[in-house]
Amino acid sequence: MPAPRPTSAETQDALDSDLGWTLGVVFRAYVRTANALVSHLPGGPRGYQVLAAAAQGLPGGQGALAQRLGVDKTVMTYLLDDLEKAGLVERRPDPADRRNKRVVATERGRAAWVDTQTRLEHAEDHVLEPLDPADRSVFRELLRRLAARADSLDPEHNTCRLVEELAPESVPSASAAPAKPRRSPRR
Amino acid sequence: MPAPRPTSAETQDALDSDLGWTLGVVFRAYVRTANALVSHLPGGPRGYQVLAAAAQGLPGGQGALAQRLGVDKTVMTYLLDDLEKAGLVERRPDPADRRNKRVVATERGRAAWVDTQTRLEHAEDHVLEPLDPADRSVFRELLRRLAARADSLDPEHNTCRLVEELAPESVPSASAAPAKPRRSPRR
DNA sequence: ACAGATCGTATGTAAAACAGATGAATTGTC
DNA sequence: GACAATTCATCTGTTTTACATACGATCTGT
Repeated sequence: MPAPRPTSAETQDALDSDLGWTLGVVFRAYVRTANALVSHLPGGPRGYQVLAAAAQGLPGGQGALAQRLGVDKTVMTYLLDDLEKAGLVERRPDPADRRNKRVVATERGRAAWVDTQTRLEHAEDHVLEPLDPADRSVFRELLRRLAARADSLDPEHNTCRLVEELAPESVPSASAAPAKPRRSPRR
Repeated sequence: MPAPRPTSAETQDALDSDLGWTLGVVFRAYVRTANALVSHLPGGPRGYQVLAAAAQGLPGGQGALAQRLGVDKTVMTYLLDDLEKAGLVERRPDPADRRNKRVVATERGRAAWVDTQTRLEHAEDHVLEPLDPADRSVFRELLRRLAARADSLDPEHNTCRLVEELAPESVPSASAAPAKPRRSPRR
């Protein structure tokens, strides 16, 4: 499990060099850069995803869009509020089913999308910078293979099997507090 | 920017194949598995990190520990409360400086640590499964190189330079709402 | 000995996610 | 054609989480 903010290099004392931590460092580095690059549009990263989906004109109402992006439908509501207020997308009642609201990108929305897209490509190059072109291709390919299979263990399927394989049982009194009120009962 | 829950393979319509998304998929796959494997101990992933730090007996009070792990000191307080309640660690007043409280792992804490550690190694293997041994080594090495340099662009340093290089300016009314109350001002 | 700083803790506040209820609109069945 | 049931987006309320601030205890300097 990688540390959220390892801060300095000497943090890698003992439990570094493992996959999880290294993966986390690289991922967070990218996320940090990418976040900065999309911070100018409302909703940040998620706003960008919604914008991208709208600009590509993919079908379905905003509910389907929310499910696809993995955000709650209530979140999608005010996410679209902000994007619409910024003039990047529009809610347009579906003529076929008037309770559906199609999300379409405005002219400015599409422009902002392609602009941000190219910036994100630069961010990728920035993260991959320490690798020469050949190694970059290798890394991308290996990562692609991993991702392809990671998708299949996405839900509870294999994860649960793995968990029960390596079941806990060992730490005793931890299970003595199944309900977990993060904070002690408030005075 | 990767989608939180891409759900199915057909999500990779157009903005897939980019580094960020792929990286996110793999990372989340690992995090999901790892989370499940450490869910039995209080505090989850962060509880494990604290436990690991305590078991390795690294110096400094709980404040320094909080800073190292990147969590707030107030969070560290009730994080240790739970771990202590579970009998995994102990708060022990530092004889040299009695306002400092050293965090030491109990016998059971150390046992739980090594146990969890081996489980996490299995989780790594699980994620890397689709790669044959040779490719795994290559991947680990490339990732290590990326992480080494990613650390240096960790703070605002290069990130900011990159941002100002590729400054926004393009999306107009987005800057009209600099303060961002995620939800409209609550009636 | 006293002022100031530091450590851990307690408390309050704000932001975000989630769950349920509501209103508009569609579908089906009779 | 009318009515129940369903679905979509929205609204409201609750819970969780992080953060910021204040406090008591302790140490360090002069």
